[in-house]
Order: sequence, then structure tokens, then C-alpha cells
Amino acid sequence: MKKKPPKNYHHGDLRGALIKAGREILEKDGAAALTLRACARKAGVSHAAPQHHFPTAADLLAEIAATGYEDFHQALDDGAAKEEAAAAKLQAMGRSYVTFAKAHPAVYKLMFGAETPPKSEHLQHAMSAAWNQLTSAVTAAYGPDEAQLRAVSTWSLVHGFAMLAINHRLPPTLDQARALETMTSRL
Amino acid sequence: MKKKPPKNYHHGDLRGALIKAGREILEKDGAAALTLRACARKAGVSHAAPQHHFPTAADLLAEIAATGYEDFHQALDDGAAKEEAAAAKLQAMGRSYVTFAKAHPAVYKLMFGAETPPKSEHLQHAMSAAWNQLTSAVTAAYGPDEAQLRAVSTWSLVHGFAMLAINHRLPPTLDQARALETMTSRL
DNA sequence: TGTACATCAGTGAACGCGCGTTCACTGATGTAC
DNA sequence: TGTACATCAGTGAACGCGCGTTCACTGATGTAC
Repeated sequence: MKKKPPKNYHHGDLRGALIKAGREILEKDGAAALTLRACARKAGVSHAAPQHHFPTAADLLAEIAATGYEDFHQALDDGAAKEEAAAAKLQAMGRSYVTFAKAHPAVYKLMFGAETPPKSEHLQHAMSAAWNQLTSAVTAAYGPDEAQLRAVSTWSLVHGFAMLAINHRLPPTLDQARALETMTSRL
Repeated sequence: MKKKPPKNYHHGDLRGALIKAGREILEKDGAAALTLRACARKAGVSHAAPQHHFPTAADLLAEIAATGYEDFHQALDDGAAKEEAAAAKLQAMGRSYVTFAKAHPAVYKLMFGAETPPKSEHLQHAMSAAWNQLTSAVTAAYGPDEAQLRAVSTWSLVHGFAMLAINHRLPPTLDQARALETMTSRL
């Protein structure tokens, strides 16, 4: 925990630092603790400083969600890349999906569990990219026939499981890893 | 909208009125608007009055969630009662599940979408009752073999679909009723 | 290379807001006798 | 049936809190010449 050497008046990358701070606060203290002022504190600037980068609190939130989607997208791609066959890729994506949600529960909930502000173009784009990723995988595995229906069903399953796991609603006696394995194998 | 006739000093059933007010606020203005003071306002009492019935704001929240679970339980029972065969009962429960969530999105999210305070005995009981209801239906339909796994899978599917629908994450072109029908028919 | 100056990105004080909670109080209710 | 009184369930003022946002400001940076 070194003291910042020059104690710069200008931060350098406050925008990025605020997003990073926001995600850390989110994971550590939950959505209720995610405020502009808290992000500013964590980034080591005065609470009025963020104004120059995010006009309103909702803008920062949207941006945090958007970067969450990007990481999420990457995680699913990484999962799929480990497999050869299209069906195996889809199943791997399902596992990666739940793994991501469990690793970043608060960000995941922000991404999927709230009415998100539809204003941010960046967020809109990141969201639709995630959906396209899933439908593509489904189509590759099972063909275009009823692809939408199958994609919705697949998504519902992993999303529901992830949410229940995150919110501690699954029975404590359940072997979650085995349950996930079984469920994805039937995708 | 009659004026309350006697303008009683004592409310009569403030406790019940606060729970009712809380649910209405929840559905109308969302979870962020659900405060002790707002409930008191809606119930027509001073903002300090609830203190006598709910020592803390979390207690009121827990009670609202608990009554939500009770209604939910009832809705699933009603759905199942329309069918004869065990498998058909389970499918009907799935449909009722999603219907309830769509009809009461904010209450549903409060019930399933948050870390709920585990202190309230009433809430704890209502939650485990809902889970038992589902596992019973699964066992009745498919026998005790792998019942837990099957129950989790079923629950994940309907919960995920309900959440995505509530949060407007499903593709706008999707025929939700048909999708739900197809999904439940494969339970 | 040096200087003037516009622009950018911070600071810190102040604003009003609604919140939960506490407190002394008071009106209404119910019970003992 | 009446009365005294304890208890209950309200009131309304006050508290401190953290929040988002605004504002005049100032230090740092970059560009024109």
C-alpha cells in the first residue's frame, strides 16, 4: 500500500479508475453501496470529480454493466474454445456462464437482475452481443430450426441456476457442480 | 375515495395496512421506493407509527416477502389443482409460476432476487414450504429417483425464464406464451 | 526554446433531499374494582 | 354502572446520515506563435 508518489492533481485515467472502483465496491459491499461518492472515495478523488466523466450516477452504472458484459462475453468464448464439437462448445459455454456468475455475483446481478438504463449505446451493444453469441452457439450445435426457442430455453436454464446459486436459494445438500454438469449435458 | 369517517387515532390494523401498502409501492414504484416512511404515508399514519409494529425496516421487508411466498404457494396449488395426472400438475405449476412472476414482478424479485434477511421465522418457513411444494410435485410425477436434481433443474428453468421475462431480456420477437408452453411440456 | 493563454480535470464548500431512528408526548382502549 | 389507571398505538419534532448535484475556484496541460 504505497503512497501515491507524485500526488497528481490530474489523475490520468480517472474514468477507468472509477469503473474499476465501482466493480470492486459492487463485489465487496453490494449494489446498495455502489454510489458515485463511494467510487470517488475509492479512486482517491473528491466526490465532485466524477462529474467530468459521468454526468450522472446512472451513466457510471451503465458503463460498469457494459464492461461486465464484455468480460462475460470473453469468458464464454474462452469456455467454448476448449471444445471442438459444436454441441460440446455449447455445453462448455453453459458451464462458463455459471462459473462467471458465481465468480462475479454482484456484477452479474447488475447485468441481468435489474432494469438497466437503456440509454447507453455501449451497454446496448454489449447486451445484444451476448445474446447473439448464445444463439450462434445454439444454431451451430443444432441447426437453425427453432433456434430461438432453444436458445431461450437454454438461457433460462443457466440463468435460473446461476441466480438461484448466487442468491443461496439452492438446497444446501445439493452438489452444485454435479447438478450443473448434468444439466448442461442435456442442453 | 371517501374520506375515512372517524379519523381514528388508532388505526385498527396498521400492521396489515403497512404490508399491503408496501406491496403496492413495490409493484408501482419498485424496490427503491419501498421505505418505511413511504409505507407509513400510504397507510395514512405518521412516519414514526410503524415502529410499534416493525422495529426495523428489514422486518417489514421480510414480512412483505413472506406474504408474497404465501400468495405464490397458493397460486401454484391452484394451478396444479386444475389437472389430474401428476405430470400434468407439475407442468401446470410451471405455468402458474411464470404467470405469478409476471403479474407481481417486484414482489417476485424481492422474494427470489435478493439476499433476504434470514432472521424472520415466518419468511424462512414460507420459503421452505415453496421448495417442498416443488419437490413433492416432481416426486409425484417422476418418482423419488434423482428428485432433487430434477427439481433443481425444473426450478432453474422456470425461474430463469420468469426473471428474463420480468427484466425484459427476452427477444421482443419471442412468443412468450408459446415458449413457456413448449418448455413446460418437456419438464 | 519561451511565453501567453485557452482548455481541461481536479478541489472543497454548500445546497436540499429523503431516509431510519429516537423521543417526549397524548389520545384511545381495556381491565380491576 | 362508574371510575381509576395501566397499557397500547398513535403524533410531531428533532437528530444525524449519506446521497447527488451545483458552484466558483485552481492547478495542470497542451497549443499557437
